[in-house]
Amino acid sequence: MLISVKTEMKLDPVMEKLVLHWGEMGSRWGISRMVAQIHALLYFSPKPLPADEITEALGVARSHVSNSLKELQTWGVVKVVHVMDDRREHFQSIKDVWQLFEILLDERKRRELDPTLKTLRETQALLNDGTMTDPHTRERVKDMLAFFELMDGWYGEVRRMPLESRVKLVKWGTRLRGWLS
Amino acid sequence: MLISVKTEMKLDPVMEKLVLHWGEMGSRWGISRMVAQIHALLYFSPKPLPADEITEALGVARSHVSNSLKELQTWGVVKVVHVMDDRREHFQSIKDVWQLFEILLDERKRRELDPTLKTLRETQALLNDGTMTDPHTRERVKDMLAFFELMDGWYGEVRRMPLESRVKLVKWGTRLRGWLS
DNA sequence: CACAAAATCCAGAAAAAACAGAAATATGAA
DNA sequence: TTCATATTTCTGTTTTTTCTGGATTTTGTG
Repeated sequence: MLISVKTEMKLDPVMEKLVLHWGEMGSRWGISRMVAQIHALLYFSPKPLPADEITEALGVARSHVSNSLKELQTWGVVKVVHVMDDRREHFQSIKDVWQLFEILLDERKRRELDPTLKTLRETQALLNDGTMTDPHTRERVKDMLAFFELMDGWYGEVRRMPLESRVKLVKWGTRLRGWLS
Repeated sequence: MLISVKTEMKLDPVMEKLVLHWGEMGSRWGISRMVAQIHALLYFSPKPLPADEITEALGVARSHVSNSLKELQTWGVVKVVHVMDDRREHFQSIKDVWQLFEILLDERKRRELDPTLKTLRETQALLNDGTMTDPHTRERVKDMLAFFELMDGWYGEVRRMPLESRVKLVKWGTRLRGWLS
């Protein structure tokens, strides 16, 4: 992995560090580098930014910024804001960390779990229709499906809880341990 | 995304469906397609397979299979087994779903969370050393760091629990809700 | 030890993803 | 409505990742 700083950004060093890091992590988070960098910029920035300034700050093509912003808006983590005496659209990120990761997790579940759950269910149906498949394979499908169903159910359950409960769940790590035994 | 079935596999249709799906999901899971396909093959297969047969089943270069197997072994999800009267190494996947996802999650935490936690700590230190950074940015760093610390702690906590407790935690979705309020 | 089979390394080809820049379109103020 | 500015779409280029095939090394067997 190459860490290239093509045009050095004229940003607060702290900001720059964060933006670069977010960008590097992007690929690991299943997000393109640019999208991740823009999000970092908007999240940590004190004020909403117009596309131009993002282009300038990151030193990339205007069009690319446009596309990336659209993606962020689709996910709902970035909103359009209007600033007095400025015709341009300004963008700002959701600031609440919990809300942010809620969106992120939902998205990941949708992309990484749901399709597999679907496939496993289809496979299970196939097996019930009596294909000649090895018993061991059948067993593995059963196990895997059960696991995914369980996780899916749990996620739904936790997801429906009020935010405060979820916060408690995480903050009460130690108490949890006692309660479970 | 192109779904190419270059050489059709001579596999049980159920197996083929699973292998192809695993492959497609691989990229979303942060795993290369080949690695994911091989893992599916070994996980669902009734018996350990030698590299040759994997090569043949998936229709890819022998060397690539070798590299992918090495990666799977590094993670610890695939082990080498020896079969009587066969000089070749045979490979088999861990079969326990919980153990499997434990490894997977640990790996993802290591790659997706830990580096950011580190960066945020460094950033925090930088801020304490008195850089001229906007108060809003400082606040966002604080929030984000607090969130990551919390999650990191929680993961450690849950991770240290005995497996049965973790299973309970997931199975008791509904009870959990009551306990938290 | 020798030799054959298996496994791996490595350089480069192929495929996929990210990105640039110009052309086209849309938007709002006068 | 017109004009200037802001935004998006589209096509081609660059970069990154995945994969191939032969060369090399390792491993087990007689």
